[in-house]
Amino acid sequence: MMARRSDHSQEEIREMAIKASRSIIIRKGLSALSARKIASEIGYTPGTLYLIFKNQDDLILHINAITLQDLHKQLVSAIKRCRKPESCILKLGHEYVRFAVENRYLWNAIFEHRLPDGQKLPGWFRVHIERLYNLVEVQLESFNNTKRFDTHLAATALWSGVHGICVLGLTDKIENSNEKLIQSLVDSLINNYLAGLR
Amino acid sequence: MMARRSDHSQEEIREMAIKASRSIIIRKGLSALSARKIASEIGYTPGTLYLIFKNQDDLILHINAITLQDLHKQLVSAIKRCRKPESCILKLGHEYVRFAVENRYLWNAIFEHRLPDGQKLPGWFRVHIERLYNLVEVQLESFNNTKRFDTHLAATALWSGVHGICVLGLTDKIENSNEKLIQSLVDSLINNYLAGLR
DNA sequence: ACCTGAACACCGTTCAAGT
DNA sequence: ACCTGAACACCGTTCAAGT
Repeated sequence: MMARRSDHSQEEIREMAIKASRSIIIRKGLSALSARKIASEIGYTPGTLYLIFKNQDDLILHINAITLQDLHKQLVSAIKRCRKPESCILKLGHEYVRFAVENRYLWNAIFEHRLPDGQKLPGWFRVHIERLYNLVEVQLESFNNTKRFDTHLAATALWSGVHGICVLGLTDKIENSNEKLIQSLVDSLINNYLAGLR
Repeated sequence: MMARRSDHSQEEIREMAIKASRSIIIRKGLSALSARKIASEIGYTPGTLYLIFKNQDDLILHINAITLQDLHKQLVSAIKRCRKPESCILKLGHEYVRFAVENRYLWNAIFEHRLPDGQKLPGWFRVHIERLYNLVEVQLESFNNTKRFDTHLAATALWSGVHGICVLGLTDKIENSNEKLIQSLVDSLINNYLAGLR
């Protein structure tokens, strides 16, 4: 049994590879992922993966895109019953923390992964990031404020800030960090930022 | 020429190893660092490094501690002539961004590096992080406010937020990111957070 | 006592060769 | 056409052996 197996279509192998990769990341983290492990889990050899993905970075970007989609979905459904933009943004922050904690390794993989040197993120990937910022921006637009302000800038600043708290909290860089403390920090950041915006 | 060279003391080898490591990180980033490269740059074999450092994580933590010390020094000198806490905190934010941009790879190494699984950061390392948060906390304590608030929580939230903007800005996760934009985002976060705190 | 050199168990990626 | 298997150029880490 060598070469030309056609047990599965390329599309099937692709899905098997992504599924196996996600499972490895969930269990052991991104650093435990390797082409050899993925291949052995799906019953193919490492070389096969390079017929389907450009390289490991390409594969990881596709996995991270799925995680970003899942996150987006969770965030959207979390604010379904929200009325005031303030409480919407707070809910978004809470849900972001909850998702990161619950899917720690998948979420971590998004930010642990770095493209080589000056390589830019591909546009199809960046779209997934922008959709997240957009959830906040939409709320800021309907924010009942007297002053004019740049909602895009504000959404980027606030949401990056929330993310920063999450990263440092979940990578042991904040003392005695736990989900409850992280939530308090996020609350503090959002509440005061929004109050300042008024 | 094998074994028992004693060309250098252990202390000298240690310093040579750290110097060489920093130079590799500055030139090529943390991912280009390897025991074999460090060893070859200082004229020893990889095994020698394990007489001096527990493992690669230990070595990287020592390098990152130096970077955190440098950063702390820069921040302290940046606010020497500051009077009002508001402008102090803004200056701290600016200087943080400037340092991260100027020392991109060294700064990145601090956050790119992850200890395995559930391993906690050693206390001697965490001290360096806390000293940074403390710079902000001190300013918040002398903040001219009527309301009472938890200055430790506020310092952690605000500074983690500033850091988040930096990370996303410098890892291409914010659109059209450049130093000027990052500074505007940091300004926005600090100004509005402080205004909200009042 | 100090350091080496080789070994072990891994990597990502490529590509000639097999079916 | 599809996939393999082996190769290339790397890893971190350990430790018997040499001086």
